Amino acid sequence: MSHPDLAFADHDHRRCRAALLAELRRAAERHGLRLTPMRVRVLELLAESHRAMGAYELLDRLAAEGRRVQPPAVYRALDFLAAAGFVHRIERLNAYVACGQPGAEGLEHGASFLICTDCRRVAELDDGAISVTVAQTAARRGFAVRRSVIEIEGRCPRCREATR
Amino acid sequence: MSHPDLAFADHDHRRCRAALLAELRRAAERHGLRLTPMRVRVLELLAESHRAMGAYELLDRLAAEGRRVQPPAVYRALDFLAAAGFVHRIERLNAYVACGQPGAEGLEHGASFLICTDCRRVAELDDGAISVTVAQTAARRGFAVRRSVIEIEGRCPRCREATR
DNA sequence: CCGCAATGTGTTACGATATAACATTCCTTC
DNA sequence: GAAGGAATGTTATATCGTAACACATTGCGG
Repeated sequence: MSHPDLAFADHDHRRCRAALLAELRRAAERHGLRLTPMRVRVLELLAESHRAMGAYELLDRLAAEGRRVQPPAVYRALDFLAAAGFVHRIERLNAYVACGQPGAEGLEHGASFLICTDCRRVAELDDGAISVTVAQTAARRGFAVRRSVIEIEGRCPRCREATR
Repeated sequence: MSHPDLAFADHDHRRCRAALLAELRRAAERHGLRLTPMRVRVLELLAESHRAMGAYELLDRLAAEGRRVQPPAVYRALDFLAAAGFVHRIERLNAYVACGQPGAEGLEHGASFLICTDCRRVAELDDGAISVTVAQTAARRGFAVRRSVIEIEGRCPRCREATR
């Protein structure tokens, strides 16, 4: 226990990106998904930071790379990636983040996130305790859960350390 | 246990409204808050339904009553009511809902909500189990929680019953 | 190889949500 | 009743997201 969350710890983002893209290619292979440059590039941009990025921020980056892109193009890429489980939407931020554990089943209906308000990085909680508690609580009320949004804002270990 | 959630059960909304307004007046008295017609009316509109309502939906209702209202007026009233703990924002819906237990401390930093996707009614969970689990999970990662958004979408008992 | 159908993208325009900035009014207090 | 702060009115605009339709690309069956 007590291992630092990958997303918050200092590490080489290129590895994350590479791993995530490899996973994406594998998934595409298996499920007959179409990997277009747009989709790949959007996931890369998200994977390079563990930050949540707004659609228009992605749009700006793509524009800076020379692509002339309109909002629908970005949203379509995000929709595709989200449906495939490689990107999550963070409701609280109206923003999007690359998935930490793509392919981890049982999380589709609602993973949990730690959002650092200082560095804006986002870590995904694989911890099942929360979803179990949520499911139990809802069930006790006769409520049938379809999806749950669990987004916890605060300060990550690194930013707390930095201020101390 | 197993008592139906008030918000989902059939009941007289006028009572909710009256109780909530009484509470608001008491709070205003105690803390020197200013209760203006705008603020009161917005809370009434929200309390009359247990549904989440968008700012522009509220705006339309107010307009229908003859008030000529611009968006900032509504948002300011909502901000005031939220700060006082009488209204919560539902991130998932970009909408607002009257608080079920105003004055209940320890929920300011993040209550939990059950959102019925059929009737769009929202119930507030006073259940502490979720927030405790969340706090523990975050603490284990060295994360300092400031606020948590917990919004569970699904179908409420009544709507499940209705379909059966 | 060719043409068709499906899928993805480009483009324009717009809808929905939210706020900045400044003028005005109202309310309290002295 | 004048001063000062709080609330509201008003205008304009920022930000986030999507509908609708034209065009391009891809993969496949003939």
